[in-house]
Amino acid sequence: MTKKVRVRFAPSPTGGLHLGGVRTVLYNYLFAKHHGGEFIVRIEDTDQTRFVEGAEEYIFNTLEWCGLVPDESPKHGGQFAPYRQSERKESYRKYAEELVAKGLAYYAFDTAEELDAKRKETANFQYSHATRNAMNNSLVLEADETKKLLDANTPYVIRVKLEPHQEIKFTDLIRGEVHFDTTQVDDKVLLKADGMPTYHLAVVVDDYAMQISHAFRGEEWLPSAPVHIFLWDKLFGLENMPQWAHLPLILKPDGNGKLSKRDGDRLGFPVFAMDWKDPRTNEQTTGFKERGFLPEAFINMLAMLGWNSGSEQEIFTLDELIEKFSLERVHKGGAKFDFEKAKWFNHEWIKKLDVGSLKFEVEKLFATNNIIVHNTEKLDKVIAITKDRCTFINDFVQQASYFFKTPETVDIAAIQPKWDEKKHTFFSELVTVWESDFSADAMALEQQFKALAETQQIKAGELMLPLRVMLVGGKFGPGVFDIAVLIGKEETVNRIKNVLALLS
RNA sequence: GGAGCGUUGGUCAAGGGGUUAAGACACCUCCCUUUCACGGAGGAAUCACGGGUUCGAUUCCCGUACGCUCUACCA
Repeated sequence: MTKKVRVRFAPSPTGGLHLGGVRTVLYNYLFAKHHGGEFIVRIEDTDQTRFVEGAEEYIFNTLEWCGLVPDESPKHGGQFAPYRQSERKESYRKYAEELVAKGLAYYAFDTAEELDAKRKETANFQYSHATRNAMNNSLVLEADETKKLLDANTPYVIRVKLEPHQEIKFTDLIRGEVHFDTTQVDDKVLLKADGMPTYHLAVVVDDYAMQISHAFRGEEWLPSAPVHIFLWDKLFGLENMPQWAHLPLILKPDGNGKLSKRDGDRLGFPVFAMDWKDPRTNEQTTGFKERGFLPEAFINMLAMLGWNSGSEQEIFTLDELIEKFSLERVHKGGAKFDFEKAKWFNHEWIKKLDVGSLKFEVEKLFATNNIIVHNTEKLDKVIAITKDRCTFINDFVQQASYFFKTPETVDIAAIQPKWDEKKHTFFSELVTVWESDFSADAMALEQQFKALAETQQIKAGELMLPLRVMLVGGKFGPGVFDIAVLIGKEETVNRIKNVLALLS
């Protein structure tokens, strides 16, 4: 019988959630939902020195924006609560002690200074089978000496004791069988001097306690996997261990290496999912959301960075991703992040979504940009004819604001060089014509326009750009006559008059 | 230094013993559009290198190179 699928995303609340983190959540979520399982969020806050105010809340806000709702978490509750490791502190110690009792771990009294000195003295120093006998721990101390130190509340940590020349192997769902020789693995700290577990102990204990069936994490964890396997073996039995999958890394676009927030700042694109303000430095970092990304596009783009369905389809809804996702099709190698492609996904999604789905976001955007919309039916039409030319939600400001207010600046330079008296006369006449007879039909307006051009013996083509600039303010936007219809007679006429005045 | 992992066009990538080595992004050319986009057509790779195995290797095996990750009482 196979276990019920239960996966977990286990972030540390230390700052904004970056691309790689969100993708890890996504793959967890997709896998869980594909298999009808549960998606758990566990907060790994065992390092009190790195705790950052607001970071946990930020994580949940990000998940909500992305539409990746946990089944269990400190926020959503669940039968395995608490879901914050700091609140589970008491549960870890006994396992560490159990290992000590079995001779598989030991107390170490070395101070930070002593360890530093050791590292300086010997290059590539590792606390391991090769060196532990020269250190200050319960392996070299007499039993009563150890007891004395313990009784005197001497600070200590508990370290795993790995015997050399043992092979540890496991099957990674993405990479296949992975082997390690314990000779190369160091005696990792399991329990810190403050009584908190390190990641190594905490993942194992909590994954067991929370009945996690599959554990996915970034590739950077692969080298410490043998410690986790060892712990599982000795504490809970390999048969209960979750299946592992180590995800490929997301790399910086230029050069090599893991993508970092710094790269985004340097290259001009977001790395965090949403805006993040570091409470310690007050440094503000822009996120994909605020940059104008749709969550659908963000998720879609992330899913394709390291995975593909095997077909030519690239645009997927969350439901489609859930249906198609499989670990077998996740790449082994890291992927360089390409912001151009990310933009393409967003553009595709804006085109794909109907007006109703876009409207709320556009309204919010307009509100913050002081664009007043009186007529929501008009807004619908405006969104419909402009959305194809918006890559970001924020582009609607530039692409659509002139429908609701007179352009503040007009690109006079675009028409001035070829401007002459004849054109001036034409537009003056046009104003007169439209003032008396302005149709709500773009075709009709165009016909009037062309007829007038003909009687004045000017090529209509030479007049199109000036008209556009008069109405729009610049050289962009949908068909001019469609625009004229939407802004209406009064605005159309006034804008022409205004620019005419500017030109003379 | 050590260990682990990885390597198909600039980027994401399909494919996987015999193929004209898909597709997308970006880029360039052209068409459409009297704006800007959308859309359409076209353009680039002998699959890191060297050895095997094989009638045949980009695909399998072994090396090498290169890259990345880890090597904290951080995760």
